[in-house]
Amino acid sequence: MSRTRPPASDTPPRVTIRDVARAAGVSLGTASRALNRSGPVSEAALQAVERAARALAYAPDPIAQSLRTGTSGVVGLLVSDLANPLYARIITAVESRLQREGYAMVVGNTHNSNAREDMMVELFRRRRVDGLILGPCEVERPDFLHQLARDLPVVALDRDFGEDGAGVHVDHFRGAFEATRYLLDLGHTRIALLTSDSALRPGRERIAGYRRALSERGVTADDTLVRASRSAMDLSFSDALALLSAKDRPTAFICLGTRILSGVLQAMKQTGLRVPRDVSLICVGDGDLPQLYSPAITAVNWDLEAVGTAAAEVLMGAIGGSGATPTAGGAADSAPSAPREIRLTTHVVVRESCAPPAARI
Amino acid sequence: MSRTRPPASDTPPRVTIRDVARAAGVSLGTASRALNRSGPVSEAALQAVERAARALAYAPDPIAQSLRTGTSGVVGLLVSDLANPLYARIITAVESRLQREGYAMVVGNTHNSNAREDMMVELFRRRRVDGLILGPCEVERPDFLHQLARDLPVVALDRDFGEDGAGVHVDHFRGAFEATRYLLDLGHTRIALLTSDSALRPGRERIAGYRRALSERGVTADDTLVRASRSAMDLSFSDALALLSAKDRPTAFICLGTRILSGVLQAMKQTGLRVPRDVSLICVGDGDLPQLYSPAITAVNWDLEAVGTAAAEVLMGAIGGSGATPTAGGAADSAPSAPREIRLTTHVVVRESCAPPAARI
DNA sequence: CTGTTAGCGCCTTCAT
DNA sequence: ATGAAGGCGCTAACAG
Repeated sequence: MSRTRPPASDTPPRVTIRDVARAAGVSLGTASRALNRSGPVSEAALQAVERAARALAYAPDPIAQSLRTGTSGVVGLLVSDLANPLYARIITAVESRLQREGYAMVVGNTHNSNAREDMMVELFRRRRVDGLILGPCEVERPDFLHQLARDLPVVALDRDFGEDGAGVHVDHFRGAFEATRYLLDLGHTRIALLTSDSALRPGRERIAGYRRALSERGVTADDTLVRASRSAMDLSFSDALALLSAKDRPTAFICLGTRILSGVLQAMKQTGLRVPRDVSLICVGDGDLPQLYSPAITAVNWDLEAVGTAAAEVLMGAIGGSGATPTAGGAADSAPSAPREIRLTTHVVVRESCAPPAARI
Repeated sequence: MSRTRPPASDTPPRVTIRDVARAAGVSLGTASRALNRSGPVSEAALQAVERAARALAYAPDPIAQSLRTGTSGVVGLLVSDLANPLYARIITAVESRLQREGYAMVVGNTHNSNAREDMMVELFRRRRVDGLILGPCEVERPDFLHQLARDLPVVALDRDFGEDGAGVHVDHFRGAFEATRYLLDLGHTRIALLTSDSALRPGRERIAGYRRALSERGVTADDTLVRASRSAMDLSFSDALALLSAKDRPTAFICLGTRILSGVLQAMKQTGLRVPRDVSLICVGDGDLPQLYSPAITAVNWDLEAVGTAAAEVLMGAIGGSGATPTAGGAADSAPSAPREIRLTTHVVVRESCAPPAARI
């Protein structure tokens, strides 16, 4: 672990605040106060400093600032699977919002492992990130988040958090509830639910919503119809296959995400069953595949950009409340207390993949 | 822009190298040399320092290290669209490889704008990233990359670079060439090519490959069949619609990416044309949609993980060559000169979307 | 082989 | 209102 400054090749020497001070004919301290407006400075000095800074194209060194202040202007984002299109879109939105405020974003992939999550959180903390956005990972650990939030702004994404925390939650309960009721209204009673992982909030909520819809209609739930695989496509494929080959197979499927949808579609293909004639299908989480498949697949949708934007904003609120801002935002602090939780709603996008169940012979 | 250390709430005071030195009963310099193996240290001292470090759970402060050494252990990754599934998978691979070596990754979205790219590069440089990975963006600027690479390791992704640079390239020429020839062999002669942007290397290469295949078979190219829209789905939709409504419509389409494929599929739906009976289809860039669509869509595929891994490795090679390594890797420097360019090949995955052209009446 | 010293660039008391 | 000085944590020269 040798860390040596590269041979200082031909790069022009950095212009420091010293140079600015010298050029402006003031002392280093005055230059700093002028640049940061962090203390009394005469009008004349201020002008001189600003002029000099502009002339020299001075930009403060974020590393030095970090060492001195303990803040970094960087926020960390950890999700279980960076390649998941749903996360990819959230990340984009977070990045946009953060970038506007002058923050940089470091990302990490936990591969759905708590150990990795711990490791990366620790790494990010060492690097003095000003805040953290954490997606669901392996199992809920509200205590862990609680602990973390005691000395670092943390925003949970679809994940339970302790009292001190903040988060943005999608109403998956409602999504599953309405999807199920929609199928019930069509006449289905044997509805299979293939979701990710019941240990995680989204999975839990979805199962709860599904059960509630069933019980409200007086349909007794058949637990063999609920499969919480680990989101792997091949698993959902075999799950679906097994379900479809049973004698009293389900007449409808609710699948979480395009991954699982993929597995189910493959299983359909293999068994020769058709959508929606033989089986109705709803996909939770919209995307290219459900939209363009023939027949187009009815989906439970929510605003992914809003999730990302909200997460970034809640986080920045929390940071502003307990730390500093890296770039001079426009307005002064407006809201005295920033929101600590944001709930986003879901809605069912009806397309062509659902029909009344065929009369079984 | 006030940057103040947060009120030092209840977090335990950081343990510094000073504490380690004190605990080990040696001086600060010796502790540093021992920890970094960067100078002569007696066996006894080394042991003592390591024991103390472990006992105190000492971890060096990356910020302080950065300030001192000019390196950061962070690499920046800039692409035109973080939400693009292709990039998302590349990013995942890059992150994995980087993480193993102790690097962190900051990402940025250029939204395909050179201005934004300039801005973010500048920001990343200020933050002292040890290297940069840059995807295609708006227009090629080999001179820009060349300039950049003079004082910072840069790896170009599917993008031309100057002499000093490094890059990983996918052989899109070959992909388009083979896709086109496959269709020609099936009997097609009117083949439409819908690609992203001819100003960028992938687009250029694809068009060239397409033309070459045509000319090799003595088929004269009809330039009205080549559309280089801006990758927007609605554009490719109307392009496809126009193409399909023409009297001598193409009998086959090669579409770049699932976005454009989406547009074409919608157009097909609207015109009532069927795949592959009326029109054959090849998608460049594989994914859920082509795999699972009915009929499954023949695609030009390449190894996205390999792209990311290669990019990370080339970059780390370049960094090692001109800088330092953030974490003590296992082996000593092996190859004296790291590879500066990696080419990855493409292959056609034949599925069900192509057939001989129907005899026109 | 070891201890001491001098900064990296910046912000912030503390005296003027 | 300003200048001087201390120090964030670390590494790399320099004496011993």
